[in-house]
Amino acid sequence: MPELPDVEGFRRTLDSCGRGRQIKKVEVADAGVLRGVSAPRFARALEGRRFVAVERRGKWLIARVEGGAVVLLHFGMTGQLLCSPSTDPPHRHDRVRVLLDGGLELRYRDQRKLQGLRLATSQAAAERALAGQGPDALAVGREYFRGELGVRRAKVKAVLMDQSALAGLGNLLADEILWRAHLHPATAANQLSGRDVDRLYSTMRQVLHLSVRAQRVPARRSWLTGHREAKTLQCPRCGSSLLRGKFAGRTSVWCPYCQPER
DNA sequence: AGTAGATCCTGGCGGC
DNA sequence: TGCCGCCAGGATCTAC
Repeated sequence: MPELPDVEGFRRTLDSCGRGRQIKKVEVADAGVLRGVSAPRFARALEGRRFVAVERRGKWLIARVEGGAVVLLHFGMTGQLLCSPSTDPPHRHDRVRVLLDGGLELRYRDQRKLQGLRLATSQAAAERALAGQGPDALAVGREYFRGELGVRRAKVKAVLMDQSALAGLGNLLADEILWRAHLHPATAANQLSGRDVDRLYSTMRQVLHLSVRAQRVPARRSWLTGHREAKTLQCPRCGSSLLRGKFAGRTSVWCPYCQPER
């Protein structure tokens, strides 16, 4: 689930629910989601303090806490961040609960625990932890995008999903963007023409803006995403049968007519 | 440099 | 109904 648009939604949740409120208590139901930090140390760093700022970079959510600590959240494939009244019964996948002043709590809910929460003790440490992340896909300029794709021989889909090149795009977004830009996912990035790259860039921005507004990749009929789970896969644009295959280890869906191989 | 494969986890689904 | 393998919108590491 969580790609850039979803995480942007979680950022808003944390910002509106948590920022400025004092953290009363941190309850770790499953320490398996804490990375590089014990539950007691994690709780100690947060309790009694406030979240002072909330940012996002790619698929990472970054929450600054009074006193200099920074919480880094990644949602893997199944993670979510929710804001609920403390009286709501916990869900069995609520791994960490952050009880706030005023009766609300933040919940890190995750079925698969493929990623999790990290604690950086300073701004500098947080920067180091995110050093491998490229610029956010929404913040990246056309020139940078051209440069990055121009030098890569890998498949364009692999480059779009490479978080060190461009942070925030996942499998669904990559498929959607390539479908709308009429590009086959296995095309070598450096084989794309200047026009292709420009179209890809504009398409990426459009898809991201629409998705951020919906806080997810919208599964509408007019979007490729709305069709990938159907039994008979049909291109919403031309009606051709969609193809399904693996690139860069991930399932891809594409239209052989709209996105011819070259 | 690029990619396939295994790995970290859990759960839903289809097939037998 | 039960068991099994496969699959899932992520990321990292190893081996070619």
